[in-house]
Amino acid sequence: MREDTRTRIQEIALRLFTEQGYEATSLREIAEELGVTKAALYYHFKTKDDIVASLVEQRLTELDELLAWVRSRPRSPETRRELVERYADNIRATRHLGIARFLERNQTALRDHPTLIKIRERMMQLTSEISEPGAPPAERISHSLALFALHAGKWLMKEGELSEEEIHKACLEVAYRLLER
Amino acid sequence: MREDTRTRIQEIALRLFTEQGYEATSLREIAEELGVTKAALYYHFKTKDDIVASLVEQRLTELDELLAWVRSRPRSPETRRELVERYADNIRATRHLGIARFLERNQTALRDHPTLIKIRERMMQLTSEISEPGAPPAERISHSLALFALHAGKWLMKEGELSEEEIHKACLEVAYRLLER
DNA sequence: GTCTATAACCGGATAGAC
DNA sequence: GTCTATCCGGTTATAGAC
Repeated sequence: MREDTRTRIQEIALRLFTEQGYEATSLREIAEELGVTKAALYYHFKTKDDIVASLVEQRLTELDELLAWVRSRPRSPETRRELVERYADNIRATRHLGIARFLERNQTALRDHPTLIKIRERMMQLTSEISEPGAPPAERISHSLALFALHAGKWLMKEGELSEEEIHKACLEVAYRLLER
Repeated sequence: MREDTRTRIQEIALRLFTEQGYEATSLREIAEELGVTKAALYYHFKTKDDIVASLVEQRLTELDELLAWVRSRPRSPETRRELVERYADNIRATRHLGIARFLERNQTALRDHPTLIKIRERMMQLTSEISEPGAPPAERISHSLALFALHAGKWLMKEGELSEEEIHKACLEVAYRLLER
């Protein structure tokens, strides 16, 4: 059962943008791999930026939800642990794992993209919700780092002898520890 | 006392590459800001890549030295603590702080640059030296993360009410803690 | 929904004068 | 050491046929 063209464009773009970077990937490459011409892409997306927008809008929504959730709860150790858990599940879900990697690797190239600006903003807000406002600096950095530890495992353990699942559990363990104290 | 042109090109390029990204920065922009024409740059550097090479070669040397040092010592908790301390001092030295930020932000765009490939390689080797080969995954991730914690502080505490020095000390504290256990 | 053709432009890079 | 002038190729994007 054939996927529609729009979805296939998104898949190819996501892969190339992640592997080579946004700027280094031309619409011609995307079109070529899809087996159509460059011009055909313009039927589906207004601009190159628009392809990015379509990829990351869902991720923004998820972060908004996560942020709303954490704000609906008391600032407590339990909330923080559950936030880490939810965030870990979120970036693990197959659909968004690719998006997360794409975002990690194109921060600079897409620094002016409206949706990306909002996503960065939400991440900053999330890291501020994960600490007490008056906490000492080291504690705040430590807590914030907990979220990034969940991303770090994948590219730290690179050509690993470890399974996906082992890395995931190890990252969670490190993240929880960063929340203590 | 006027700096020589070569040095000024490096300064401007470093700033623009860091702010906008390597690909988004054209030689025309660099030349314009310097007050010369694009063609004039080619007297000082063979290619755009060459400007990058001139910026990062010193950093590669430093990492090589750090790696040689850590390998000359026993794999012990003391060595690891001192490595973290040395690494922290290294990325704090004003000359290289800018280079470190440039490297962080252009990983994807410069994924094929020979010097950058070597730098990544050294970082991986450094993270492998900082753990016992047989250590459990969570410990290895935790130790590796210690080095990255030193980078993280700066962009986590963004529009900070904290001084440079406070952030530095807080980052070190978090890094040391990541080495324990 | 996809095509061809093309506009309009900008990128890195080079040749050769001064 | 810097200039002008130019080449060549690639880029996004549009117009209009099918």
